Amino acid sequence: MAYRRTDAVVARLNETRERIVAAALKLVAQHGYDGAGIPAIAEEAGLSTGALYRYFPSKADLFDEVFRRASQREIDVCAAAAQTPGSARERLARVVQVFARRALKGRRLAYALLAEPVDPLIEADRLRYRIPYRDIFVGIIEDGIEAGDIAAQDAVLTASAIVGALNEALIGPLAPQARKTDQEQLIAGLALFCVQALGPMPARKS
Amino acid sequence: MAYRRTDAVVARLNETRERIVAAALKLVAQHGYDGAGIPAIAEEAGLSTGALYRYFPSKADLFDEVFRRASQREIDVCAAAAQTPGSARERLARVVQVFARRALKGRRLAYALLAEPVDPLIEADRLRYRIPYRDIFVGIIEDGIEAGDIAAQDAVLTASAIVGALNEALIGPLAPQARKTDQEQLIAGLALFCVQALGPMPARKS
DNA sequence: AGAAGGAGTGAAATGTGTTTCACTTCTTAT
DNA sequence: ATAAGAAGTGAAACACATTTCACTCCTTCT
Repeated sequence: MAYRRTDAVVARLNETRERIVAAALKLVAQHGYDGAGIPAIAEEAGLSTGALYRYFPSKADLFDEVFRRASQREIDVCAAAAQTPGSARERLARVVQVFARRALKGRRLAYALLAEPVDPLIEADRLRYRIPYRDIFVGIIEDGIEAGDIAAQDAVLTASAIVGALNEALIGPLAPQARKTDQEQLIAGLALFCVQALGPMPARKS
Repeated sequence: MAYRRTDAVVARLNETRERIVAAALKLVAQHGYDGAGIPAIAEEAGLSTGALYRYFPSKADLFDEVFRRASQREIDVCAAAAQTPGSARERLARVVQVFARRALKGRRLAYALLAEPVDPLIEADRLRYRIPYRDIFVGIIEDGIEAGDIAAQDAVLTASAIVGALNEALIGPLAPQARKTDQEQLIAGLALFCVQALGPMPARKS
């Protein structure tokens, strides 16, 4: 034995791995999936295509991680917004606003994450990473039901519908060729839509 | 000149074209996009792959038509449901019920049309063919606003959100591996969600 | 310095569908 | 019957990412 993974080597390896993920994310955010082939990512990360395959066994695995990272950031922010004090309706509105505002700020990336036509392998990721959002809404809705602020209902159904509503309503405005609309009005409209969809405040049991 | 397109030939040509579209639709409905490659479609239609290219210049063109046909059928039914008499809220509920019930009946095809991960070229069709649905809802909402049954709002935004909500809420139950849920309850829940999302009946101007 | 083994290179192989095309078969009009 | 033109055949060509691999370059330890 003459070569061993010293801390320095491990550190450099980790750093390279990060560079790859960052490079992929950057290319997607800038040019969409067309600009994010393996050779382009490798070049952006400053290494050869072959070397990239020492870090990720396949493109699908790489994008799985890219998707997870990019989504996780957003999910964390939304989860935090869901944690703020207030009624379930207030919290729901806040999460919707945060989600929409951030999407509209990082348009190109949001479009890539939400809607851009993409390889089926990667598309599957998209479906997967909607679940955490749904679960955030499920939590809020169940809290609301328990508190008597929201009528009893299938929380998973309602939450799924809200996720879909957000995505679809944002796709148009996020599309690269969209002319810009009044973002604050859009955000407010979406929040109102979602809160109203929960139904009216149920009559309190006497 | 020795060969001319007689009526008989034209008829046969049209029929063959139909057979191709029908074959593609059948394969997609049965096995999803994996089972719908060009050679498979050609065989199902009873001709060679080469001949197929006399009818459609590319796979994308073929699927464009397949998508249009399949979608159009559903859109027509929904548009008819939107035309029925009643308040805007009643009509909206009816369209949602019709849409959801039909999707759940033709699960495999609905999944293919709404959600199955698919080639980007075809994915673009999916985005396009959501617009007619949106427009049906826009019509209903505008009627409701005009009649004073629904508060003034951005009808396009609300309609987009409803389309997204329907799609997303159905994706789970439509997924091939989903265990079946109570369909009528799902349909009723979705209709309620959408109607409530319109907001409460506005107070009449005195 | 030298040996051992991992990391990096990048041109070439691979895999997978779509698409083509030289040829055959069929239809029509004289 | 025959000629002309169109439709049909299907094996082969193509396109184009992804993925591999024989080789070189580094890093580490003795």
